[in-house]
Amino acid sequence: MLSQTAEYALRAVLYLAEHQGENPIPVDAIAEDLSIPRNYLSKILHTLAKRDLLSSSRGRGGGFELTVRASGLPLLAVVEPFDEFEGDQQCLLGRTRCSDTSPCAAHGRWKEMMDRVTTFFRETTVEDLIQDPGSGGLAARRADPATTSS
Amino acid sequence: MLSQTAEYALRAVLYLAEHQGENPIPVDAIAEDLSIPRNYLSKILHTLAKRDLLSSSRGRGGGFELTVRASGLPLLAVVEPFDEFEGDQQCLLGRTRCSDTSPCAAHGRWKEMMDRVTTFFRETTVEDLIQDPGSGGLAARRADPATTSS
DNA sequence: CGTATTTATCATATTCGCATGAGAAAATCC
DNA sequence: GGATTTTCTCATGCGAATATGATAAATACG
Repeated sequence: MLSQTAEYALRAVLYLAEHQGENPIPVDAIAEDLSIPRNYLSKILHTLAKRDLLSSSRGRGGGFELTVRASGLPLLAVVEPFDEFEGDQQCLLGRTRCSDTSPCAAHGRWKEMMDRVTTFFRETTVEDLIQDPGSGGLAARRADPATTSS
Repeated sequence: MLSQTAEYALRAVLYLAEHQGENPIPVDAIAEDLSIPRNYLSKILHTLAKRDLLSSSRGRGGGFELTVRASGLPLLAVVEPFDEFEGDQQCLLGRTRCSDTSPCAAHGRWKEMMDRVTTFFRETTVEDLIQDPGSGGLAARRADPATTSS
């Protein structure tokens, strides 16, 4: 579903989010902890830095940091620089020209599916994943701060 | 979403379903009509034939035919020989070991999405696509033979 | 200023999906 | 049996995603 590159990006950002507030974290540390090729990851993080999701600093004490709160960071923003989501890639049967007005045989049914997937990436934030490892969403709502803090 | 190979397979099977009942159709015809590389398609159809979705016959008058009714042929069966669906590839974060009992940070939320996609491929049949080009499912039911033929 | 640390960048290798081309094997037709 | 049609199979090519290695540029520390 995701390219290897986008998957690395997502895992690294999750890692950074878990360490947010600490000092910048060097690529070496991330690469080692997550078993991602070092230089390859470096390039990926650089790309995210250009998009201002991360800040990078060189020299001793340098590394990468999230520039935004995890709660304000949708997965889509992390993944989009690497994998195309909205746009061309919509047609199941690979038609270059396939739209609502000129649909291929699978258009309507498939569009509905893809919309769900895109919505997932747009509405799920990095924070959602790090506070709530793994659960399906039901338990998540029960453990929601608004409920829990009362 | 689908590999090029799986997409070719699906388009070719749709084509064969539309011509079901006629004589076997040679690869050349399909390849030309659908603009798919001839030898590449040949290999794909051979794979489907090994799975008994198609029958192949050589020599004059030969070609490929569906062996099952389109209504009994889920998209999953067509696509599965080429793209992995169920099984490994489930984890958003690419964990090789990621299950309900040992979930990664995205497991629950993502599993729900992927289940929907898999269900789509398992429950949508080839017939669904050829009788009902493009519509979203609502208009489809209105145009259903059972209703229309009365 | 010199050294260590760390990102940025470039050149190159590896792997894999996709595609092409040339024939071999089987079936049909005369 | 020979010619034609068609699938089957193998060898090879190509390009993009993935990965590696080496080096340059920036920053910090003494």
